[in-house]
Amino acid sequence: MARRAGDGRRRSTIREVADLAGVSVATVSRILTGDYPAAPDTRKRVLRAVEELDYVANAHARALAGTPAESIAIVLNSVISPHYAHVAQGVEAQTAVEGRLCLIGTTGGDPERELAMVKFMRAQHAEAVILVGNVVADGKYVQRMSQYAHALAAIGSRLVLCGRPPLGPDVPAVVVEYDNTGGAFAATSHLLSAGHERILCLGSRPGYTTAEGRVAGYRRALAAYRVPHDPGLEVEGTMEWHEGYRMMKERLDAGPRDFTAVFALNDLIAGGACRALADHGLAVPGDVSMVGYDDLQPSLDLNLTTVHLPHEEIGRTAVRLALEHSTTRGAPPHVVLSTHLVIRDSVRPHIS
Amino acid sequence: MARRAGDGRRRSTIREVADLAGVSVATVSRILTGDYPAAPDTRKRVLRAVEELDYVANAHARALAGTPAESIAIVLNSVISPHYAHVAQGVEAQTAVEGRLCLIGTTGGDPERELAMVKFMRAQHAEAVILVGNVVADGKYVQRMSQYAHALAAIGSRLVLCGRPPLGPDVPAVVVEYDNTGGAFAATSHLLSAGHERILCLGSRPGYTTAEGRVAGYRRALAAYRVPHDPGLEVEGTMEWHEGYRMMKERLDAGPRDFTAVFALNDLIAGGACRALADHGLAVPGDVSMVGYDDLQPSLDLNLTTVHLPHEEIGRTAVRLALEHSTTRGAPPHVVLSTHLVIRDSVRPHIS
DNA sequence: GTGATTTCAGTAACCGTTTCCTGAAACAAT
DNA sequence: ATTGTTTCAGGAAACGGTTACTGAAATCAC
Repeated sequence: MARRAGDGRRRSTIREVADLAGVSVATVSRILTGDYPAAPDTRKRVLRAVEELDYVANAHARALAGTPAESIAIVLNSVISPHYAHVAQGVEAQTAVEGRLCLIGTTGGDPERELAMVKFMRAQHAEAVILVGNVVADGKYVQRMSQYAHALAAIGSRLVLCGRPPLGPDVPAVVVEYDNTGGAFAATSHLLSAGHERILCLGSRPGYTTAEGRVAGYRRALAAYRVPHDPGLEVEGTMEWHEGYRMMKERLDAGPRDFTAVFALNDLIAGGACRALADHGLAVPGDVSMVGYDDLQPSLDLNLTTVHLPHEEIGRTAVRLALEHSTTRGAPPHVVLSTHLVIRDSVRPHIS
Repeated sequence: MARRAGDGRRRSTIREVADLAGVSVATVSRILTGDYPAAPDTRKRVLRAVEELDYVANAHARALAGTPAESIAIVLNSVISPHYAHVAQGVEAQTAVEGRLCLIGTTGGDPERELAMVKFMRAQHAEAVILVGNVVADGKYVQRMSQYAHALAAIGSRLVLCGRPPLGPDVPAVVVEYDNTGGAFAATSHLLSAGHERILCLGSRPGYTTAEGRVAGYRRALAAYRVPHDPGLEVEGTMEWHEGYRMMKERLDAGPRDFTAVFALNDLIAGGACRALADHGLAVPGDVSMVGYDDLQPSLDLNLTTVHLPHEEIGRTAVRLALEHSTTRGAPPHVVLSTHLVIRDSVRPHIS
């Protein structure tokens, strides 16, 4: 009777396979890795031994011996944010397609942990480290990223920035962005063309690149429509449901409503804002029009007109570019993925 | 002037550090890894050299040389499902706390890819492989899992099943479940105690353990309240938004409404069902009462009464148990995490 | 039947660490 | 001054693979 797989106490090595098959380790290795012209009989014996011992080659030993790393690392703030989750999914999918392993790490937005993660991934010899997410792009940030990029480049790996601004011409980092300003311009224009002029902008946050880009689009649209820009309509907050709720609630509690439409910087904010409006007896779109950003789960439940982002495509593109760029010498690619408006039913014309 | 980090073309090795510091590699290794009683001067020179060369030890070589693996693998259907995302977040968080690295892989629900993933993770010497998610638990499944469990156990790793049923007493797998039946019982009871008797159950799916557990709780509650069980009220579908929409739409299109309340097997289904109801001019909770399951994002937007699951806690517990169990010999642990109902505003009393 | 060529498989060096074992100073005790 | 302890650091053998090089047998051309 054949030994049951896994009976052995210890992991089986290539040596044991070789002994069982009656060949040398070199032969086993060659048969398993490449297309080696082995005698049919030998090959059969080796494969049988592998089967018998349930042998799986030690990835560490293999990596040490020269076989390229075959792993891609993704580092993000958090996995539970739907946007990041989609990006992660895209990365994982493409990684699998390319036959690589996907390492994942989260930072909670802490630069300290980000540094630790990059180091960790470097130690793992990841072929690429993909950093995704909104960030404060100050001088210290740029310096830190440049250091990462150079350190990774030095060992033949590379840094990919996903949804973050580029660092400069001489920093070896691939950049995959999406057009925040363009999307926000489209969203705001949609409200403006429906006759709205007092448009509340929820989720502004100076310093954070994503928010800044979207606010810029909002302002540009106002300017294009020659509607005066009232800074009082831009409300600061993070991109979370509860913040959306808070911002809207505080606004409504503070005094008479001075807006007819809302541009939420993402769908979560939109969701929270909708709830706060409902609490005050205001309906969307009956009383207030609303546009969101991201086209994620909440927008289905809310029937929200929103800006669609190619979330998974971003992740896939990041992996693809990183791997392509590893072969071609030259300036690292920088792509900007475009967005488009998805019309549902959260905007009504405003009759002034 | 100090060399800029990353100037070197090749990754620096421990040998280069040793040479630069004027000591042997053994000394560098000892200073870097453990608490070695080195002469203060020596230690300083080594640390300076490390700094200078921006040296990071090769994790593969380190793993080969005996240092334990220090990585935990999580394998799931998809990262974009909010529930899985939360579990993944919990796993990642706990993994980081324990100073380990987190490997991630998705299967898209394909057993073939699951097998490949487990093999992959085994090759990486993951300390534990955490399998999470709903699954068809037939004989073939049990056999496959047993094989995984034994293969992993043989190399000192272990299998953790998360949200999946246990396999049997002699299979070395840690199990972390949550109480599907209990939660569904509570949810359904809530509706029953509000006077509802015709309760639509959306998302049943024979064979799938999670769905089956929840449906079982639904039925048990009906029995407890001595309400006749009408199989026609159980609608089959997967746990997605669009399926929720489809199920409800088809039901409403088919004829007069024959239910007053809905128990959705998860929040996504609830969301889709709400939209379909709204399309037919029916309001929740005005016309129809609804209870969901999961307490994820949609339930905030919908103001949905739902069953709360300790999503992240599940992931954290999985990692904790796996690591604890690695030291203690004995039967692998099996824990069942409990759930509780979160009351919001999607249920109204039914006056018959 | 001999020499040239091809086929297949073994030997051994190497990848970058860790760690056991050993040994040289330095210091303390007699 | 000699011996016995420490204290610190080096040499070298693993760890489990890959691969260049080498060589023996088998095939072929003549």
